[in-house]
Amino acid sequence: MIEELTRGAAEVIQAEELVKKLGEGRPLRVKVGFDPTAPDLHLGHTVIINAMRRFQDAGHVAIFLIGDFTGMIGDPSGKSATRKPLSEADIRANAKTYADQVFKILDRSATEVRFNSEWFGKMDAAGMIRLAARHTVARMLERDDFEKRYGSGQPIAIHEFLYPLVQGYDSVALKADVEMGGTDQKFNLLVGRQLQGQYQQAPQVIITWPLLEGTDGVQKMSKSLDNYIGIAEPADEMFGKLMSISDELMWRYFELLSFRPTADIETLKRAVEEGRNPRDVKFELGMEIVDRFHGAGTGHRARETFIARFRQGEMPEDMPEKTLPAGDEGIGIAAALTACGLTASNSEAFRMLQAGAVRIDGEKVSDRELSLAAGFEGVLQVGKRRFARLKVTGHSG
RNA sequence: GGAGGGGUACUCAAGCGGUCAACGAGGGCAGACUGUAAAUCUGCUGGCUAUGCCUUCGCAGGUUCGAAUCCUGCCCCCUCCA
Repeated sequence: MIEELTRGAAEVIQAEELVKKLGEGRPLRVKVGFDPTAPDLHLGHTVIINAMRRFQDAGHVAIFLIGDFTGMIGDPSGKSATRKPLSEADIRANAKTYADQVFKILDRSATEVRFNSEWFGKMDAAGMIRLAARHTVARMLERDDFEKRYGSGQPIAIHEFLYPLVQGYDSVALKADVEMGGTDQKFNLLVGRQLQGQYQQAPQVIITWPLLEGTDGVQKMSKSLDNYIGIAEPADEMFGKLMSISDELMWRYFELLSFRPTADIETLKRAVEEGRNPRDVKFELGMEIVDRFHGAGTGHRARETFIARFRQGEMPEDMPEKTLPAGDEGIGIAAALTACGLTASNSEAFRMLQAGAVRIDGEKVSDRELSLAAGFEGVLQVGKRRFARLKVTGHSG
């Protein structure tokens, strides 16, 4: 039980407490805080959401906490860059976007969506000071980045000390039994645990989750590194990206992204060791995840498309179509590729031609002087993935 | 306020008067091999009306036949001293 709930987790504080709480036979309140700024989720973000779902499936309540009040402070974790405060309308809009995405995984009926302005909006200065009285500077300075900055004479603004307190107080207000977060949140989560003690509550169990590696298998998944798989991506795209991860990384994804029981995954692993093609196991992973975000059955379709296109070398069903007018001499191949958006510039088009990456209707083309006459109709291709259907008309005007 | 060091293409980083569209590494793209894998090997990695031309080395000027390289001013970053 606890093994499934914490599969792939970085750390559980304290595991015995969790066992005890689970043994009480009541629904536990499992809190996860979300920042209201970045509502575009990718698979990396879903690791924690999946964990919430596993708790729900075991009969517990997931609390989806939106830190609208906290957003005004700015989490000092990581960078020193100050965050812009968000308007209330922005926050509502982001929250809705969040919910739409998140309920593809979570069970709506077992989820509480809360905003921490609920209680902090009402708290006055005296209340805030009383809250601040519950924690000491020495303990705050235990935190890595505070310690470093303090030690090296870098400024630490007072409000940065308040952030962990505020986040911790959320746990008090919500009477959380468990709080989960990324490994970078460990300190903040611990403050919540400690504060609950101050308010005569049983301290929450903390479960931290690792950052998921991106498709490159090395760096954490992030949009800016372009190694991400967005949960709103089209099914075929999502499936294709999943197929391109390394065999090793596939197991990591199974662990953190799949809802298959651990025993099943072990069975698959053994099968591969005994000679089953890892590709086919990767198909299983791809289908499960595509189904989750696009609906049952879509994963199967994505797999069929994938096989047709890449194993059997067929052209994709739909591709951008373009009609271009020809000059007297027709239209140059390079210009055509660029006009279709297959290459960024004519220079790049020439490079692709030279590299042997260009095909017309499946036939390799390398003649940079080639021109397409009026009346031409066919499929242009650059590399394995870029296609466009082109029609060349006669003189324009 | 004083003294030094530095800003080069997506990133890191050479170059310090011509042979520089600019070494090298990473990343990216493409080719081979495959399972669209991964690993490996190879090529490419400013633009154009294309064997030539145009624009790029923090910004603006200047010296010179010729500047990323020298000079002047400005902006920004880092280190040390006060």
